[in-house]
Amino acid sequence: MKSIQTKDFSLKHTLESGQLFRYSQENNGWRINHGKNSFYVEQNYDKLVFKGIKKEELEEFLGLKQDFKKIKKELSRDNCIAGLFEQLKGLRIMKQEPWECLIGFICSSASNIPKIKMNLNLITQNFGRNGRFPLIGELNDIELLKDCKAGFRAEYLFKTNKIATEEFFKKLNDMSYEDAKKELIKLPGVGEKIADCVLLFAYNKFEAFPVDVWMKRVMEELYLKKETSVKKISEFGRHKFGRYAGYAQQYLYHWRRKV
DNA sequence: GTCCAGGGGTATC
DNA sequence: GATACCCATGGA
Repeated sequence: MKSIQTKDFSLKHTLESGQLFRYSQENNGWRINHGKNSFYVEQNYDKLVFKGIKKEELEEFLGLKQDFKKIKKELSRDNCIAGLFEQLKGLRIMKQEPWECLIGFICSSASNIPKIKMNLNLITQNFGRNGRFPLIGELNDIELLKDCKAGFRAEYLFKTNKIATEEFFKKLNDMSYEDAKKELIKLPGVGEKIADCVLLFAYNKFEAFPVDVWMKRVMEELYLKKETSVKKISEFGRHKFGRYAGYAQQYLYHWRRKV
């Protein structure tokens, strides 16, 4: 087993914050399945011990190369967020494969995390090859998608699978947050919320501020103090927290769901 | 703005 | 174990 020394990182908080779906506990650590990879990681204090993935790739995936100090410092100007950085020490935003991330969040609409996990595991079983997540273009059977318990989302998955290409995902890298979001929203089953999740979790465009029912609740409780539309909360969040708004969002979301 | 589209989770009895 | 309501929503 290989190892990495980390600082300000919690594998548990990171994995359990609802960003990623195909992971499970194994021995004293976690089995993570993502894209073409299946690997094992465990954390002993500041040391990560792992196998099945290259060190560089794991560091990128877990967000270990981010300037976390700077992110924490900037967001801690807000007292609530400063407190959450202490309470949920080491929660980071990962960098996922765009395709799997997109499919996961299309499944997420009006659903819940255990069910999304089930959908993705079934999709991997039914369309992937030996435990590997299916490639772009391989979700080409509407009936089989329905067998993955995707329900009304099966059609979105089927259509998006036909439109998306490797180049489509590649070009979003070089685009601004706003432009990339416009492109993603063109896909069937992708609105503002899902586009924001993909931009945040797969492209690390930290301005993205996804607002679901939990975020609506926590923002109304802590900041707005009154009923506010999702659209206004999203604008408020980006304006209030600035270039790292998505990070603030992830702490607020995880905290509100846990407590 | 309202309504509807799987189906598992969760609370309550 | 039945039942009712909820949900990392988008689209008509």
